[in-house]
Amino acid sequence: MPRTTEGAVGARPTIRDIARVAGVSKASVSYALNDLPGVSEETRARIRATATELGWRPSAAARSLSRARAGAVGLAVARDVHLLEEEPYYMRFIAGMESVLAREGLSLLLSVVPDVDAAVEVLRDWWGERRVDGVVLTDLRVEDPRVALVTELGIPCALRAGIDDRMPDGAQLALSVETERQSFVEVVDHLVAQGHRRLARVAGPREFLHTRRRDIAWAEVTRSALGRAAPVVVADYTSAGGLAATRELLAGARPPTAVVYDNDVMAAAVVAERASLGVRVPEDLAVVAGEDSMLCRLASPAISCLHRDVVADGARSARLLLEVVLGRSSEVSVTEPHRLVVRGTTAPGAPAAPAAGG
Amino acid sequence: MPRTTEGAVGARPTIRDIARVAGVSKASVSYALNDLPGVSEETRARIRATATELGWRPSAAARSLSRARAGAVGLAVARDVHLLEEEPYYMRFIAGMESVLAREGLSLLLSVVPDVDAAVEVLRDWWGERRVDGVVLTDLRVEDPRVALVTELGIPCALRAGIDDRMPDGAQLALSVETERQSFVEVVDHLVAQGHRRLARVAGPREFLHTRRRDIAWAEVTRSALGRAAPVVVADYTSAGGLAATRELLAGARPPTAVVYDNDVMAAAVVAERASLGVRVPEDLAVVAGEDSMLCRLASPAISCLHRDVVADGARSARLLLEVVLGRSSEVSVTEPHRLVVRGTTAPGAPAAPAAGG
DNA sequence: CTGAAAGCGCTTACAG
DNA sequence: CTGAAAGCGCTTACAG
Repeated sequence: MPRTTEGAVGARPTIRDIARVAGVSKASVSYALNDLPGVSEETRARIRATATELGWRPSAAARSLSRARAGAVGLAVARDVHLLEEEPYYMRFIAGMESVLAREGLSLLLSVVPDVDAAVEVLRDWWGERRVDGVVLTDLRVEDPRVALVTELGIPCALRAGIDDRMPDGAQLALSVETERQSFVEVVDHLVAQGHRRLARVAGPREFLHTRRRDIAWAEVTRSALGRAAPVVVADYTSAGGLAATRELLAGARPPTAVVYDNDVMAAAVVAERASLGVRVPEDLAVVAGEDSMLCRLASPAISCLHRDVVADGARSARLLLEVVLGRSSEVSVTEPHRLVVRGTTAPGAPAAPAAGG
Repeated sequence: MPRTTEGAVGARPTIRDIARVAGVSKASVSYALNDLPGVSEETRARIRATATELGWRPSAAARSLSRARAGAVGLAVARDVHLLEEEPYYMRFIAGMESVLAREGLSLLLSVVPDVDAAVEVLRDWWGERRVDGVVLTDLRVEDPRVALVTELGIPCALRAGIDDRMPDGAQLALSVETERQSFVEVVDHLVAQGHRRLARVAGPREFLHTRRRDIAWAEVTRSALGRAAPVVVADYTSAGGLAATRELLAGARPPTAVVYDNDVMAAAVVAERASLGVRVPEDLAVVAGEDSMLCRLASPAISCLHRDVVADGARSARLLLEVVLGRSSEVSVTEPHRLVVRGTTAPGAPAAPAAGG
């Protein structure tokens, strides 16, 4: 093995070094290394060998400057840090994105900020400073200022939305189309088949676009199955909020025998506190969580839920974003619906919960 | 308000535009906008006003190229995606990092890959392409190839390690010093005070440096408290692994009355499956989790654990990294130890678990 | 097929 | 205090 200069700390070679060593011009090096025509195969091979030998890597900044492309995309998560604790979701979503981005040599910029206004500032910085070629938005709010921003600035963007959610025209948007209806049909069918007639739902905050979609889908599906729309109480995704909403429902004139929760934390809190709520699960109250997690799997009884492939969702979002950034084809993709996973909280015949304290 | 050109999609102004509008040279613009001497206050004010009016932001690529600094740091998480699902940890760590980085105008590059070898490749790319000025490493392994890499290439790096963990000389390392001993002293004291004499620990994989530190600390602390080192069974952080290890311990000649788990998932699995394990918690078996999470809080009984401020850890790591990158002072910081949080799995007097099924 | 040259948007000595 | 110029490391027409 020839001795390389690679070991010298901080001494990173440039195409200039390669050109000198290989005895060609910088331009030829660039052509050779980018697989462009303009160099003979022999020269190309020599240049490639030299580049490898020197341990050359393209400078992202230089490339970005001359190509007018950042070589990176951004994900600005807008969520309070206390709710994040309850969100194993994102790392898997990011792992999915990564699997697509890595193939294209793109980096991922991540920002975690408490609210959408802070996220708007981050996006404005990223775009203004040309740090990203596009962004992925999650947890869309109703009238989301981030959507207004990416539209105004023309930032390529991937997001998940319902087919009926109105998105601004002219924006560089790639949509993953979500459908909550199909998921609710599965859930409601399952519960009705078990004899439930008094259903209810504990929703997440109304500021989220997906909450609004679920509101509409829930009303339609329950009306269709039961003759009238089943009630909804709004909560805030926290265990305290989920418990309060459940108490409210149970204290009503027609207490539900089955409740569907918009996330896993609220459902898990209710299952954990079933004694203080004065119900048996699932005998008195069936419970379904809107998201799957360890929380659902390790609860006693384990919690029936709507499960989705989060890694695949991340990969899809990244793929869609790249299509917009690179000006490719489609730009709309239909997300796979949540899949109902039946566990102990809706199946009386399922393994019984361990006896308390023994 | 004067009409700006900001609205024109894609038309992002440069210092050249500012120079033209303000009637000065590009150099003056640069000096003015970077708060450097060389321009009169009057000119500086005019240039600033023009920059604001045009909606100018510095091009990260151009700045990076001329300053030879990326303006970003990287975090390469090396963990299997299935274990990630059980890791709400990282998003909070990142939020903590962000709070420090944002102040300095630095971006965060994130990569989530399955193992350390893949992480090494990511780091090599980031550094070779000058995408980052430094990196934060987490979940250090024994003989971690990432540490070898950052040493070899001279990459500024922040990581958490024990005071006895040998780190290579000459590296640009900023250390957060961890001590597991103090945490174990608290746990063991607590358990012994409740009459426990037969303790055991279910450890995480031995490949992790922190597992090795815990092994040493556990042996010392239990020997000191009980006269001999309490047993350890190695598991893999998963619920199945935690259950298997616990079965092994319970089937032994001297089954433990209290078990300390290296993470939350294994502890939660054991609490959930206590019936099938044939024990009451905490009467027959006290349980302590090595990390806090919703899983611990929502278990029945709620799980006693070692709790830490993950957001603060993230902020500390970012701060230390910046010191190395900017060539500032210290570079060593002592991490706050985990704090013991006593809940139902170690306190017989605590609120009883809800009765099974109601 | 090959090379000299301009340009991307900044920074920074260096003369005036 | 101010401006012309070179340079950071690439890409890309444009002549040879």
